[in-house]
Amino acid sequence: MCAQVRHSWKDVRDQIHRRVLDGTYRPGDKLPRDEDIAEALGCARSTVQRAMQDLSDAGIVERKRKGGTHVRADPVSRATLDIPITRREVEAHGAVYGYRLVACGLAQTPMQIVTTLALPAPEQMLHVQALHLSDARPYIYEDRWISTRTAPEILNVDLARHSANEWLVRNKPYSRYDLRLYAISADEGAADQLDVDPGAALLVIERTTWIGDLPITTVRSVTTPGYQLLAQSGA
Amino acid sequence: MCAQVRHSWKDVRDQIHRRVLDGTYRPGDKLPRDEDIAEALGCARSTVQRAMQDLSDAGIVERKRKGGTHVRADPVSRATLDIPITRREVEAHGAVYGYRLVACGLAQTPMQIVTTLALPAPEQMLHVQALHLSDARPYIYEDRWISTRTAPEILNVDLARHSANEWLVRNKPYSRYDLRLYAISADEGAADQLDVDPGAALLVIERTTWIGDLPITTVRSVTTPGYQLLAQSGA
DNA sequence: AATGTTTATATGTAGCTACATATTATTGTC
DNA sequence: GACAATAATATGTAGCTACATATAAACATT
Repeated sequence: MCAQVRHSWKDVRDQIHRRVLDGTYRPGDKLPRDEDIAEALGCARSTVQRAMQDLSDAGIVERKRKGGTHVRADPVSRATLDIPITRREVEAHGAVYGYRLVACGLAQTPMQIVTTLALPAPEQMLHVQALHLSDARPYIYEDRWISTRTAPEILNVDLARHSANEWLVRNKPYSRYDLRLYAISADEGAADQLDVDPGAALLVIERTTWIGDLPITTVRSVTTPGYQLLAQSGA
Repeated sequence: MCAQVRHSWKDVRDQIHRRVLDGTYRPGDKLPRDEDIAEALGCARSTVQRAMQDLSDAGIVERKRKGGTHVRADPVSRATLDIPITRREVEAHGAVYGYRLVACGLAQTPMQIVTTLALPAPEQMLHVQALHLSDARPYIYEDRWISTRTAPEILNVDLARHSANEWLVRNKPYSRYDLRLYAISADEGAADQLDVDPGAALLVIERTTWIGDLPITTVRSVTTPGYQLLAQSGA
């Protein structure tokens, strides 16, 4: 009755997704078991499994052993954020990337950093402040702490020439990653560094990385006015 | 020679990931073909395939047919953002959720909305402004446009009682989704609505959804000072 | 009725085969 | 040498079987 030709798992996924979209399956509803769907669509269970896995990852459905598959009752808006290396980002806009080291030196971590990195106690770390430029104009100001215990090699890097951002991302892979986004008003210092009016609203991107339980680095990137983070999901 | 016991695809993934982390495979390096890895680890190729797929999704490696698998040279920081329904978010903090409709009415879409929704021309839409409250204090101010062509049922919803946010998310699934994050300074109106000082830095979350090519809604959610968006990835 | 135990069952995983598909690499032709 | 046709090859997909695992539902016990 139904076309037995080609059934990619994406077809199956889209088919089921469509039924969620058009209200055949409503939020909270239980879907048939994989095997039945497979039979109904004329494909193998493994194909349905893959499709369901994807829908589950996307936050469309929830699956539980024995419990079956349900359409998520309280859907979340799930999106994937890709934060590229700043150099790449600037160059992708067709601008010339520039970098300027503002300050660099060993220092005791303040309490806030201790908390962010989940350290047992304050310790000596490399504190780096730098400016990323787009066409010679300030783009992002970064305030970074780097663990010299986890990444001692950073001390041999000439941070006046190469941004810690790039060195770390290329040489210090991480296993865990924390992201925090918020807005601040430019204070005197930031306004001066970024060449914006004091009080301007700036988007801040805070990132912290660990390898295992060991902290690698935490950065507070203050962007310039107008900066936007984009993400999308779906087709 | 090596333990032949249990080899879950996650074990395989972690093993390969570890080799990327410890520098066995460096950025840009080519990894052995799946089959060889499978043989070396004593598992089936399908297991390696699944592991590699996951590493690829996570942005650790890049795969190309015939080209093989390479460690990503320019790793991006990839994180998944979950934006829950505002009510849930407030209640998760242990606060009492409140909602207040500020304005609601049909209007011609301004140019900015036309662009955001990728409309061919301005059209009449439902314009809703509302305030989400946490423990009776302003939490998020939302300014929303809803397509009455795509979601005509919204006209029958009592938006003074139920937030459009919730009705839409429960009744109007979307297939495509755009997210935009940036910071603004509170202007007179926003400051007044949110009960903050004019000029305060506020994080704005802009979301637009479509079903197929048809626009459903676009919201500009202005958060209160101190609001943070969190995301994490990794173990 | 409350509690603990067993059973049934839907999803999760591992392994296999076979074929599809996209490229790279090679070969052949002008 | 330039370019087109061909072969080789690594990943992608679909299908199958078999078993693992979590847990909801049924049953038994107090």
